[in-house]
Amino acid sequence: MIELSKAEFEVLDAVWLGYPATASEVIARLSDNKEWHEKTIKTLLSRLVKKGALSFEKQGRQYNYTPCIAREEYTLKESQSFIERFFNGRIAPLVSGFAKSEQLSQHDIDELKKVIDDWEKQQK
Amino acid sequence: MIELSKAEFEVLDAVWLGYPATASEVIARLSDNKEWHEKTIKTLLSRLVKKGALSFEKQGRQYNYTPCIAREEYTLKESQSFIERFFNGRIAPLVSGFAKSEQLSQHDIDELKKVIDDWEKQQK
DNA sequence: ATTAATTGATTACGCGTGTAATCTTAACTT
DNA sequence: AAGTTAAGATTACACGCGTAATCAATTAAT
Repeated sequence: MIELSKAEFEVLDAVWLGYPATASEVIARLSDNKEWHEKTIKTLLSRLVKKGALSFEKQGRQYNYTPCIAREEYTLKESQSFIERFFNGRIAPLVSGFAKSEQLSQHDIDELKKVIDDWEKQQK
Repeated sequence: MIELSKAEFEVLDAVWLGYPATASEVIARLSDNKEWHEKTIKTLLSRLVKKGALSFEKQGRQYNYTPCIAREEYTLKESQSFIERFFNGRIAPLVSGFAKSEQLSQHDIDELKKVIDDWEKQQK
């Protein structure tokens, strides 16, 4: 699995918002939330390319970046390893922890029910 | 929040198995699964103390280590920040990702249903 | 009482990460 | 055509982490 740092993931996330994307576009997208220097973001883009998370095509003197992996795929892998490390690979204890500490809203519960529902239909 | 590295967490996890615990006990507990050198584990214990995750009392020339935080508390915080980073703070998409990729067993589903059930009773 | 052993403390060291600054070169400007 | 930008490449640097080895001191053994 490609291992990304927190900062690298945030940059990749900005690319996932719409791609191909130039560095300037990524920088613009991130400028709302983060106080990152332009140079910092470019460094992170380079590291993402080096790690095989982004590919690019030259377009004049700019690069057009495209993710090499889907967000769902990446987050699934991360979720798996997270749940493995903290909950022995089982997902219910995580949800249960949220429930116990009142982190769940009715909306969350409804969504979870739907997920379960869909899963059961799938099994049928 | 106390920030622990992966290795630090694994050592703390071994302390949670039963405490107070001496370094030797922790080393023994970890020896089954990990190939860590004794010195490495002691370094990690020290770092956990420095970070405020473990406290200790001298007992002869050994230390008796005790966690300063509960496992549930720590994993909940970690879960929150994980879900925040990857799923905008919502838990259903995580579960949904597992479902879609066939990572869920009937057992998991049953557990999740129970969590939901308990939550709803709580609300009543 | 010395010596040996064991425990925690201190030091080590290369790699990844966050955070940029500087360098180089290709593309606009005039 | 020459100068000026601006984009990416390269370099920088301190700190955390994984992974121990060495140092110091106190207890246990003889």
